[in-house]
Amino acid sequence: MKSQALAILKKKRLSITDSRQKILELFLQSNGALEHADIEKKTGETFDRVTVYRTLQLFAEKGLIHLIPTTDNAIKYALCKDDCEGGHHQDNHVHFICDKCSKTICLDDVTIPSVKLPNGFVPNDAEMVVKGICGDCK
Amino acid sequence: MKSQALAILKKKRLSITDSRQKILELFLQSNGALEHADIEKKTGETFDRVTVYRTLQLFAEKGLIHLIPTTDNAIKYALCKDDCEGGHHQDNHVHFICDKCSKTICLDDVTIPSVKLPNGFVPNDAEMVVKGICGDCK
DNA sequence: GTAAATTTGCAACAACGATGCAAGTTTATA
DNA sequence: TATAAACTTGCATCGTTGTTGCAAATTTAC
Repeated sequence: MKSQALAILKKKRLSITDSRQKILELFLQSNGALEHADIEKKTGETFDRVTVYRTLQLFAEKGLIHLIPTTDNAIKYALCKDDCEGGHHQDNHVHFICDKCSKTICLDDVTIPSVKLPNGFVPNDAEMVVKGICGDCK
Repeated sequence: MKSQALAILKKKRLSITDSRQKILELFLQSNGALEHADIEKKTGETFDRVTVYRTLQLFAEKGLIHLIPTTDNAIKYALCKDDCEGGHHQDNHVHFICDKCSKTICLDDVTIPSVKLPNGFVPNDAEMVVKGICGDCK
């Protein structure tokens, strides 16, 4: 796990620092999405709030993680599975939020279906979030 | 417009107050979604910040407006077209965010398609947001 | 018209997130 | 491997967003 994080950071040509390794490991270990608060909790008080924010932004810019839209206003991030090149993600998969455990899970194998838009509308990107009960909670 | 707002408030058995009428009118006039900041701007300094927050919460509870998921952390609301009964909305329509004018529009006629979930996952509700260029900006 | 119920505005507070800057690390170079 | 340059961190500070408690004002119901 440790070496995996390291390898990813190297591949993306980012400086190797404690915070980046630890935070990336957290994402590798978790099968769901994380938000800033989760990371603060799980790293204890190791890193400054600001460092966590900046690390998340950096990872998002570099395509290591992607944002998930929610109706509560909390910024949720999840690991990008495949090689999303910085900025433009190819993560057109559905996200699932469990009503019980409230975990957010990437359904990497479920592709977002395309829809027919009204005249004059040109699609560019789509997001889809399904809520319900997840496999673990059933 | 004024009378329409009034009628809706009456129908939902809410007290008739200035703030509620004005804010509801704003939604009736706008064809897109509004967030708290928009409403503050458009009402000038008429109402207290807190009043606006509480009015939006109330409207959402009573099913007058619904939340729209976004990746930036701003809570966006849009009018419910049909009679969503308090809390449980039947607004399973697609939302569109324009990359140019950055308006958020309800595509009331575009229904969210259902997707096949992995084993053990039970869906309950779905949200879909499409980004691109809207009819006005093309 | 009046009392009860509701709503408003104010003050205060907490969480989230951003920025500037000095001190500390990491990387690249020789 | 020592050193300089480049980058990252933590701190202080600030602004925005959203919430809560409470007294004063408004709306509703009688």
